[in-house]
Amino acid sequence: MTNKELADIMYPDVTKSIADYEEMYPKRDLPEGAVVSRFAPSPTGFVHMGSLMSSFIERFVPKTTGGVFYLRIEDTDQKREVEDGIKGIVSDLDNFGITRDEGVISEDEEIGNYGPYIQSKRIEIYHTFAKWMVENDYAYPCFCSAEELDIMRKKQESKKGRIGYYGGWARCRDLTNEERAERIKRGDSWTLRIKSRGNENRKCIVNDLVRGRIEFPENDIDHVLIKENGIPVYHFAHLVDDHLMRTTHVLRGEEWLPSTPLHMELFKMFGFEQPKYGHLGLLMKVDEDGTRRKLSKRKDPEAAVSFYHEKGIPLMAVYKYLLTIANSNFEAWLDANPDASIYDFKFDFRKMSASGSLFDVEKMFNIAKNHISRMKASDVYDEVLKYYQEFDASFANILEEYKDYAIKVLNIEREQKKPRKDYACWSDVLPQIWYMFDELYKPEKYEWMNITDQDEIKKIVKTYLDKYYDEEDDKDTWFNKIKSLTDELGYCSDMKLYKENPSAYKGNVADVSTVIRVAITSKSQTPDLYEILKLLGKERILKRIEKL
RNA sequence: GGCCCGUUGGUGAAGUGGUUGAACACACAUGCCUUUCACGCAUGCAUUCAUGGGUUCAAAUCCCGUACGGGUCACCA
Repeated sequence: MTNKELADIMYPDVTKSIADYEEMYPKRDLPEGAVVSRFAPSPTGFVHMGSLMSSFIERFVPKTTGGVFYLRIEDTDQKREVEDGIKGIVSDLDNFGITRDEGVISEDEEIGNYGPYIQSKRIEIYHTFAKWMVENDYAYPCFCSAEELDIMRKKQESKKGRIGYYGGWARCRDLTNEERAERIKRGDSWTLRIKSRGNENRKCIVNDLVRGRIEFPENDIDHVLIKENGIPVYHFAHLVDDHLMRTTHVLRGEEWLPSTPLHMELFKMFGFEQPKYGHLGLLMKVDEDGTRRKLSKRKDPEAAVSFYHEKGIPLMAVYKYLLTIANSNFEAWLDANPDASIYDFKFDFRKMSASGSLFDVEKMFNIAKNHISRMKASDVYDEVLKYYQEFDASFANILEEYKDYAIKVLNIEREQKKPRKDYACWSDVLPQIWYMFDELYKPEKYEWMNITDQDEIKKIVKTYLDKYYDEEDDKDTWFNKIKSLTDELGYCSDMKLYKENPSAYKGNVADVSTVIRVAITSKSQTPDLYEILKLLGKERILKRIEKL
């Protein structure tokens, strides 16, 4: 019996040929250097920071090279599948700003000419390719049961041999086509295995984008390509999909590195052009006991997408952080081009760290602070408003009602050469500016510092209002008046003099300004007091003093 | 256990045989500036690049062994 006849028995429903698919999914017409990449998760739960990081890079590189990024769903393992898995992936990607040029864009929609992009809808295509392999003696049906394979593995272990279905262990490899056809007709269940041509003693060279040249022994194991239920395993789906979808760069976690020789053998059998491979290091985290481990969504809140969303960390700041740990020269680039779009940065795989980076929230906050400090007040306002509309509607209403005033408040010590860096995320905003709004100004506690005596406080505030306060003063005049007030009441207005002999004075100008600061805002720490007084205005200041 | 990858300070890292007395950034510490806090500025923080050996006039950089960490060896991805 010929291979062709056997193939017809194994895949009687296949009507198309590989050539048909080649025609349906032609080579992409893209500019030189354009990268086609993809994010290909299985719907087994929500996306965590590690895969989010890869999805970001997989999205970033096509975007900066004029290529294509698509989302493919690898739902070939029905056992691990989770309800609403696709929905979760889509919403995580959307929340994270990972847009797609092609592929799955919502729970039941996809775009692009290279679909379907959900593997469970591509079974016919896989079978066409599988049939071709049987016809050309590159694959064969295997009738070994799970129990038999288990026994085989145990034997191999006890003999301390290499584990796997290869060489003399590959029993079904040597069946005749007649025997195969016979058993299939009889209704025996079977899987499809690659008939590997590899030799363990020969080298297989993987030129990894991140790690460079790596040597492996060639694959000589007859891996299962198609499961008993007719659904392909990852390795086979990778071959078919990434070829047909014309992927140029396969970026994936380093856990795939060891199976790359198998993938290369498959591409070689078909004579397909090999995509470039880049195996990314995993994000790590240090535990209290000092050991490193993979970031976990369950244990590490900062690993969940919702964390950024709920904290209100600007997406662009998260991107900047991801780029600084992804590409070692990004930080220097950003420093030299602080106002450039990150998409002008040239990503270099060789600048990626091969070992997993540690996820450092502190560093990310720092980047976010820098990022926010460079934003215009009106842009900050828009973002802040959007954030509080979702998380604190009453504050959002106030922001809307007093829009112009709110922008001025957000502009304190902003839009200057050395802007203030006090917001790492939007949820930092309310706790730092609530006292600027009368609706929210209900101080429970005044944070008096060095001067706590009520009579003294009254005296300072009263003298200031009666003798020195003038709404029209400019900053220098204002501060000179504070100094005069300080001297009049027996404090020291010159910090140098004060430090030389602190005991000679009741206190210093800092103590006096703190009293005024707390009297007006109830807080001991605020941005520039002059600007705050200016914004609040006379009426409000008087009211607050009265209340006090 | 086999195969593969990795190991530079608290963190991310620069570095591919000699202007590296090991950049830079975060964190930390101290000081300065200063109306508070921040910002900013200055200084400090690895006698040393996991470790042992080798090659070399010269090694974090090349080679070998060891240790440690990670991945993988499924009809999971």
